[in-house]
Amino acid sequence: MYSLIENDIKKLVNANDESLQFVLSHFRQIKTKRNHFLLKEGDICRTCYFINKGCVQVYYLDKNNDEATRDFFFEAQWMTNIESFSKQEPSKEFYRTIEPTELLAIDRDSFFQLISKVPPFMEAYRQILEASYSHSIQRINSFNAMDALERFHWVREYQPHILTRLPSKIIASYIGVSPETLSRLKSKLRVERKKG
Amino acid sequence: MYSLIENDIKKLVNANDESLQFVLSHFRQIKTKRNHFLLKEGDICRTCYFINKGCVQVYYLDKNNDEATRDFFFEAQWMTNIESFSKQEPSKEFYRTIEPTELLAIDRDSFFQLISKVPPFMEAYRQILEASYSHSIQRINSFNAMDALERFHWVREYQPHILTRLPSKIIASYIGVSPETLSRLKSKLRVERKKG
DNA sequence: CCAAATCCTTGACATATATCAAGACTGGTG
DNA sequence: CACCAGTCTTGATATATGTCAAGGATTTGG
Repeated sequence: MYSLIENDIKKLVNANDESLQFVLSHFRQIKTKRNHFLLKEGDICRTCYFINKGCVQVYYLDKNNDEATRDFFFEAQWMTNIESFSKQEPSKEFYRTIEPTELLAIDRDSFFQLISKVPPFMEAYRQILEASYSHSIQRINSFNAMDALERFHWVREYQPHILTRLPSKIIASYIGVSPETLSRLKSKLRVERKKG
Repeated sequence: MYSLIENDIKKLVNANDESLQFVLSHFRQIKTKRNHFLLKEGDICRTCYFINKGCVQVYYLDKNNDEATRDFFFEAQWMTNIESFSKQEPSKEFYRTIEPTELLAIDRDSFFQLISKVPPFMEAYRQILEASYSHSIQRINSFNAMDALERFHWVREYQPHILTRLPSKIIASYIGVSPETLSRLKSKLRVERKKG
């Protein structure tokens, strides 16, 4: 139950076994079916998650009530709605499992106690924040000035598991095109592959 | 010289005067003309900045060598290329002043010494990271599922100083449209305003 | 304060992507 | 195992935005 998260923390920081076990003891396990909402628009986020198995889609509803996917989270990833979690403001996003999912969860109060009491945990959190922030910047840059085909290539290069593991409709909402356009892109690529 | 940054840190954390002065003593002042590059693509970022006066544009070059602007930084904002600064990898972005600009600068080594030695500074950094990450998420969500006009409205609502202070060409590269399209949007809005 | 460079606007046209519609396919559930 | 809801594909058409071009306005630096 704790092996993935233990590895992950050890990869980030040096922590003695005692403080590591102390940290881990604050996490509880949660198992969900697919299509389970961990957080909805308007909720206050009080939990930080580490994913042991499964997949979560983070999205919001645009003005036509279509889903616009910002990100996905898979095994061995940390996940929370940072804005709502840190400032206790209502979430603007939905967090929903796409597969049956197993999570480790820590409440906000415990979390902030840990980062103030256990320096290596603060250090790990800092690194996770920096990496998450970097990742979102890459997403902005990669998607803002690319057309649909380039965005598709970008996902195939840097996040290929998204293309193999998730339904096309959801992939389309991540790439920022209609399902029809994504379908045509793929069909075009198939034809070009036959020719080449 | 230090009054803006002092206020900013005090707003975030409680720090006694001694540690605050200790922190501030690690910053040096930099004054630049407009169109000065603080960081170029390929450079390793070794500095974190606090802006006292002026404005910096962060952009990268797309495949046609057009500028795509990710963000702007103004007075009383913290700024660094987080990916390059934290991992010492080459920057993918350019940082260029748009106006004559005055900055406070701290080197990476000093910075990391401070966050490990001065807990309130670590705490301030954590809050800045969380806020910056939140901001980039809002940018992703606001721009990904909006058309050009909606993005323009969004900027007018949440970052109006961008529209009044910066040249249209640069605004267009932030909104993600060609200068011609932005010009037509504005002209359309002027007409509608006359009618209404 | 002037000249040169840059920027802004507008028109005509090209292109990418969305929308609507309909049929084929698929997988989860009773 | 079969059915049904949901998904995927493909075509026809509509729309938003890009590109190219040129003249007018504005800004910058000497």
